[in-house]
Parts: sequence; structure tokens; C-alpha cells
Amino acid sequence: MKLKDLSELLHLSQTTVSRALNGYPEVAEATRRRVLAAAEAHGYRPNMRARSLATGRAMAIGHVIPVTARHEMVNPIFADFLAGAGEVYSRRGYDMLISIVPDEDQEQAYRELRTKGSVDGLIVHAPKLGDPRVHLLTEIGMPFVVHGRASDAVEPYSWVDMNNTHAFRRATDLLLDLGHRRIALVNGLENMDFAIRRRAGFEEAFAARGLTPDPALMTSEEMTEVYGHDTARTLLATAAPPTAFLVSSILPAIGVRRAIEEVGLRMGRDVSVITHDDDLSYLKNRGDVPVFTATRSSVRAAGQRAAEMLLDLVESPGSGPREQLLEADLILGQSTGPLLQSVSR
Amino acid sequence: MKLKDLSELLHLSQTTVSRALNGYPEVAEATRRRVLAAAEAHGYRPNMRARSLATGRAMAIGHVIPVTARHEMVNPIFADFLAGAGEVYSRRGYDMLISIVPDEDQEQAYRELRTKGSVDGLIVHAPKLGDPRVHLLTEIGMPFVVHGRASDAVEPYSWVDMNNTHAFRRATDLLLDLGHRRIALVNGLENMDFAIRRRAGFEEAFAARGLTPDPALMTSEEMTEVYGHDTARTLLATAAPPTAFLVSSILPAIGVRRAIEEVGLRMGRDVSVITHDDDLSYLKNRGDVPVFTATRSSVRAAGQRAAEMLLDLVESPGSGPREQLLEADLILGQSTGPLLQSVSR
DNA sequence: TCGATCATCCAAAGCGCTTTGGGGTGAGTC
DNA sequence: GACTCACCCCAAAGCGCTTTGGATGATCGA
Repeated sequence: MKLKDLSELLHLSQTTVSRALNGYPEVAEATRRRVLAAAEAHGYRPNMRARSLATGRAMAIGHVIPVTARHEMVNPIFADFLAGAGEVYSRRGYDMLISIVPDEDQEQAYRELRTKGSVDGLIVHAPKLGDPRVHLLTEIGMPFVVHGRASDAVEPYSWVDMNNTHAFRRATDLLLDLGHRRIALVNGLENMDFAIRRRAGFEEAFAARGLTPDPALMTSEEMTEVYGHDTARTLLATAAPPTAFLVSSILPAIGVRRAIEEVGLRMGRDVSVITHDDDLSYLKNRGDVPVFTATRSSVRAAGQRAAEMLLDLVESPGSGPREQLLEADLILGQSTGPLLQSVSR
Repeated sequence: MKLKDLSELLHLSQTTVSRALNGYPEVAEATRRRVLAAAEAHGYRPNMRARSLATGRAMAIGHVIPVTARHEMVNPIFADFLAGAGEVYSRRGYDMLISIVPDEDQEQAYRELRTKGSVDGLIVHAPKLGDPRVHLLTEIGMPFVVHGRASDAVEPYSWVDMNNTHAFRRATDLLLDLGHRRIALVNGLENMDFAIRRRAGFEEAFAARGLTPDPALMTSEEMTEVYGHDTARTLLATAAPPTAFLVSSILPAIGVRRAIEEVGLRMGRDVSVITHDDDLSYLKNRGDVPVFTATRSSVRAAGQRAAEMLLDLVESPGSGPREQLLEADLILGQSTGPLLQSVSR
């Protein structure tokens, strides 16, 4: 069933049917109702490709996922972000287009999305320090929202981010308050903007007390469970092991816990752990008293906010860059406790 | 830069330029080279919407993600599957379209994808018992591949699945060989096809030895970490606790481990655990001796295979349904050991 | 009563591409 | 020298929709 069929069936022109369907005022109410009823009855759906071609709007938002040897965006955190964004898209009638692209082809991929006309806007994931994408996308005039921030961008741009610095400052303060001084920072890849900010918050808390963190206790890697485990295992075996860990995600935090237990210590008593908790659907850190003390900020909510912002931008172009900073809660769980004198040296 | 511009620039007709670009034979080699060079130089990319409209092919594959109150497909396993499929799509020039749809609107959503013409084919996720989608999609004539199987479908259909029954049969056999009899099955939702098969394998192994598993030890839920933990915690507190757990995914397995350790037991000595391991990028169960003894089958590989199969189907229609059954490896890790007489009763 | 205004509707021109159905041109054939 | 026959190339007709620029009456004010 196409527009032509429907219009012939109704003895109306395609113009009128189209207008009736799309809510234009130039059509009598009675006619509109007739058209709507007929469309419903015959299950008419406009062909999106044709409509897109005519309107110039794709009704789709793109997410391009860079894949490098070291870093793979397709992680559980990303999945939850997508879930949040996807809800918003479908509610507002947009599709979600995902392209998985090798890192080196990225600029190419973005340009193609523009000229191929398959999307109306983009979400930029995992911004790095010196990320060229902000410049690239403003240059080619593609609406976009960054999940996170590209600190050193010169152009203004829209973003949704969590207050990483503040969250990690608070978490570090808590550990320091509990008496810990040898605190390990198990961070994400430090070419990522969020990791840099988290480290900044960490160092800020130390500096505010006239202390400096031990660089040997700061690590930076892709945030897998194995990374958390191996790092903790290594650090705990040193002559001067940390008495607390501040971990960048719940996945490595699980690894850290595993390592702690392997060496016969108890998390929350012998070793304290605070993690950032993205509130992932499948890895909830909840309960009366959550397992982990954590800075919590739902990445799913961030996905929703970013999607809404982007659609607003797409639908009212030139409405200037927007920004949204989400604060994280600091949730007390079972994984933190005061420094044990017997364990400290 | 559009086709018209390019053709005027080259003093050729749009026809010839289009043919040269798309590798049709009716154009002289020299001309083709000229066209290709000019296209490259001016960064010409055909507008996909226009091309789609003309060819009737969307060059996109859809994944519709049902969202219910209980079950959310956007889980880490799904993310890895997407990663695998996405690689294949981009290699073969397809886009990946994701729609997140409330369960009750699903039929609607599938029909729309067809008439809106936004995709050339679909991957069907999480098939349930009595899943109506196989019928629906064959009826509306949309190519599709099921990830898993819809056991009770009447029409033939294409699928990629892991041999769930066999894998769980083998895992159960191992536990039985080690002397365990009180084995808990921490399964996924049992309206899902895969969960039914896994349970079948589990029961089969018991039956082959003239035994029957204790129904009280079989649970079925969405496969989260919390589910694994709570289930294990509950079961371990009963008068006749299990001495081994067979778990359907690494996420609940992590929860089971947490519960075991909370009650002061040691996994692999006091309580054995085997999990199914989808070989998730961010939750690797690797190492010289992996933490978990596991049935391992990469869901990412499954995503690749499903995508390849679907594209083949799309590109050569009527080439009949295809099937692929992937076998899982049984990997020995640290989480299994012989039944301790002191623990058994 | 007559032009002006409004409310409805329509024909046709795109949107940017592919593809059908020829149409020249020069080499090869008898 | 006339006739095929490849070989290249082109004009134009779609693909299914939106949108421009009227056309047609009906209504209205003076």
C-alpha cells in the first residue's frame, strides 16, 4: 500500500492525503478523518526512504563505535547507554544506527554518514584528549552531542557528562577521612577524557591535605574484570601494598575484590574499595547495604539525556550548544572501613 | 557533490557515471578510470536514501530489542553479539539499525520495518517458546536469522545457535563424575528457548545415571549478578544445600561466587561451580587456569555467523533456510573439584 | 452585485539515484 | 560497399514521498 494507492482509493490527490497524514492545516477536518481512518484500515506506512529523500531528513541518529586494538567501545557500559538513548529515539520516532568502525577510518566514516545522508545527528562516544571529532563534525555541519567532554576543543559543542572530578574527589576524601593514605587508583585508559578528570579529582583530594598520591599506585587500562584483578593482585604483593582502592568501574572492581579474597584478605575490613558505579542493569550494586561503596551515576540516564538533547538540536537547528553535568551520588556500602593499624605499616 | 554535478564535470551522462561507479560492464575501462578518479578526488558518495529508493534495498539490517518489565535484552551478552554482527555488516557495506520496542508493540514494529522499508533483513533475538515472530516474519516475507532456536515453529527458518543441550549435558556429567549429586541449576528465564534446552541437558545427564535432580535446586530468572548471588545465598542456607552449581552465565556465576565466599566457603573446594561462558570481551574467564570451569562459546562469533548468514540470505533470496549449530568447549578452571565428604551429608 | 478573502484541494515538480530501451560509431565480414 | 555486431554511451522513466504554486468554489464585506 503506497500513497498513490491510498489516494486513488479515497478519490483524493496524493497531496491531500500526504497533508492529512502529516497534520497540515490545509485540509478539512472531515477529510482528514477519512484519510486517517483509511490509512489505519489498510495499514499504510509511508516508505521512510522516499520520505527521507523528499524531506532531506533521515529520522535516524548515528552512533559510531571506534574499534582499536586496545579499546573496544562495545562494553556493558555502552550497552546501557544505548538502552537509554534507544528508548528516547523510539519514543520520538527516530531510528538508531550503529556503525562499528576501525579507529583509523573514523574521519572517513563520519564524513560518509554526512554525505550518504543516513543520519540526522550523531552521539560522540568516548572522547579523548585532543579528540579531532568535535572539530570535524562542526566543520561538516553535523549536529552532535558528546557523551563526556573533549576538554581541549576550541569550538563550543554540546555535551552530557558526569562530574567525574567532583565524584572522585569526594570518594578520595572519604578514603582519606577513614585514615587511608596508600590508595590505589585503578583508572580507565588515560587518553580518555573521563579518566583524566577522575585522576584530577583523586589528586585534588590529596593536595587539599598537603599530600601526594604514590604514582606507583596509579594504573590506567581498559576497564575489564581481568584488569582489576591483575592490578590488585600485583599491587597487593608489593612491599608497600595499598590499603584502599579507588576503581573506575564496577567490572574491574569485581576483579579487585576477587584478588583481595584470593590473597586471604577481606574487602571492607582489611582493604577498602570504592568504585564508580554506572548503575548497569545487569550489574546492580544495590541492596540494603550495597556490596561496594560507590560513586553512582546512571549511564542509562545519561543516554536518555544525550538523546533528548540531540533530538532537540536536530529539530531546532542553530539553537546553540547545550551542556548538562550530572552529579554522582556517593553511596556507602560494605567495601569501606577505617584503616586497620595492623595492616598499615 | 551529487551524481549530476559529477557527470557534468566529466561531460558524461549520469547513466554512464553511475554504471562506471557500480562496476557495470557497459563502460569503457578508460572512462571508468576517469570517473573513479574524479569521484575520489571530489569525495563523491552516493546518497544512500536516493539509492535505496531506486534499488529497493535499504543496505541495513535491523535488530529489534524487546523490552519487558522482566527481561531486558540490552545486556552485556547482547552487546558482544552486536559487536560481532556489526563487524560483518560494516565489512559488507551494511548499516545496523536498532529499535528498542516495548514487548507488546513488537508485531507492529516488525511490520513497520517492512513497510517503512528501512531494513533488508532482521536478526531475531531471544526466541521464546511459542515465539510468534518466525511465523510473522515469514508471512510478511522479511529475511531473518534467529539467534537461538524457536523450537515449536512450524515453518522452516534460518538460525545460528549454540548446542545448549549438549553443553549442559557435558557440564552436568562432569559434576556427577566428581561425585556431586545435589547440583543447583541457576538457569535463565525458562520461557526462553536456550534455558529450556539447558535444563534438558541437565536432566538428561541425571537420567542417564538413573538419577533425578532435585526440583528445589532449579531456579530460573533474568541472568544478573544479583540473581546469582541471591539464589546461591538462599540455597546455601537450606538444610540440604547444593554442593555444586551449574550457572547459565558468567554474570550470575560471579554472584554465586560472591555468595559462596560470604558464607565462608571456598569455591572449587567446598562448592563446585560450572558456568556457561559467552567469552565476553569485558568479562573474560581466561588465564593459565581460568577462574571458572565453564562451557565456552563465543557469542561474538555467533553474532558474526548470524550476520554473515543473514547477508547471504538477503543477497541471494530464496536460497533456502540455513542452520548452524556451534559447539561449546568445556574448559576446566579452578571452580570445580571432587565432592568433599565432610560437606556432603 | 462584485471583487476580495478563505478554505480546500490538486497537478506537477522535485529529492538523487538506478535502469530500461535505444542510438551512434567503427571494426570486421562477405 | 553494404551489413553485422560489438562496444560505448545517453535520454528519460521511474522509486514513493513532500511541497510549490496555483485552481476552484464558497463566503463575505461594502
